[in-house]
Amino acid sequence: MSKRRTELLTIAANLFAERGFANVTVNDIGDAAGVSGPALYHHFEGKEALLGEMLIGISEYLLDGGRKVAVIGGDEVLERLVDFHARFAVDDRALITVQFRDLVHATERDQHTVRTLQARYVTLWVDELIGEQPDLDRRTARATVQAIFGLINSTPYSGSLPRQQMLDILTRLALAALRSVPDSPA
Amino acid sequence: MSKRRTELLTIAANLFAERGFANVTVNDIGDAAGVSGPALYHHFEGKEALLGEMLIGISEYLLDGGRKVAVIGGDEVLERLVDFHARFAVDDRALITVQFRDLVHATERDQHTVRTLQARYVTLWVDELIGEQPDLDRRTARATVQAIFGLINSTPYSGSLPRQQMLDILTRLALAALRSVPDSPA
DNA sequence: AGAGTGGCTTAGCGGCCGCTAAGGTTTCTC
DNA sequence: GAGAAACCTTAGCGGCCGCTAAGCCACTCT
Repeated sequence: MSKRRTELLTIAANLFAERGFANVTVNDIGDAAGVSGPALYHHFEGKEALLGEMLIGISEYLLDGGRKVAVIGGDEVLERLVDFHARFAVDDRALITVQFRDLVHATERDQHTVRTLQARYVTLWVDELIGEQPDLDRRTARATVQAIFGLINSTPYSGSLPRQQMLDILTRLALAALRSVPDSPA
Repeated sequence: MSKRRTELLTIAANLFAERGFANVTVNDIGDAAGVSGPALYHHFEGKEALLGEMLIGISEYLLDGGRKVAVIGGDEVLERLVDFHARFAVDDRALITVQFRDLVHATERDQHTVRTLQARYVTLWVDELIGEQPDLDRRTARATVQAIFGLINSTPYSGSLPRQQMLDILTRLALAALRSVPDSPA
């Protein structure tokens, strides 16, 4: 991937996060990049394609990272998954925002790709959680993992605490929730 | 508020949740309501105004509900706040989605109103949390509350478990997280 | 020097969609 | 039954914005 492309992706991500995909024009992106609107079409097929690439990139990053953590194994995989995800949420708030808010503006095809990748990522977490708590039924585990993602992905709405402190809070909350024991094993 | 208005608001909310504000036309809303596009303008000033009313309504509902819980007092206020919020998240997933995703499409004025109401709601929670854990500093408490909201508001992404089971999971996770004790009282 | 290439420019088309205009029909009141 | 009011209709304007067309400039390589 060319340097210019990633540069444009970053610029666009920040604009999308701030104003929403639909409220950002290709001219806006161009302006922010120091070029003019249609210059974008020398790097991407269009505005939607750019968004798709961005969203797929995020999902792949998370899935790859999660797999790397899982493959190492050990008895603290969940801790390391939480840590990995929390770092992403803290360091790339703009991407979190776009992923959650603007997926609906991607093409059907890209949406499908993203959802498939996300589903794999969720499954990865679910497997680890069930590995730790074998009594958990699978659907409860899925809902739990989604809830934990919601928790960690709250960074765009939190004020700006020092980075390390934010990480500490998020990992503590997430692990406390993950380790809470169900009343009745459903 | 006229019956028709609330009806239209509900219909629009579901459409917005499914496809996103920007991907829903006034004709779509009309069609779904059994009338035709511009009929909308006899009830609302426009598409943006409709959205604004919807979002402000949500924020007011939450703030009012939270206040009612808090004013009762007792030693289980946090439990009841969690329960109240979780019920909303489970029963009105469409509204949750719209609130998070389409706020950016409301007018500046409406966005400001919504954010003010939301800030008050957060403060209400923060006060209760600090009441229970006086050692918590205020900014940590705010980040915690935002994280809990993220956790509970994950319902749109969770599959559909039985309602009561979903409520059980969310309240358990939320309370476990809320009651986890910070390593070092910052 | 000349050719190719990568990256940019401006001008402008075309489609979509929010919204308005102008008027019809039903319902209610007296 | 007349008048008003509530609610709806269709036709169509106007603006915005993604995208294309056509061509300029700078740099590299032979």
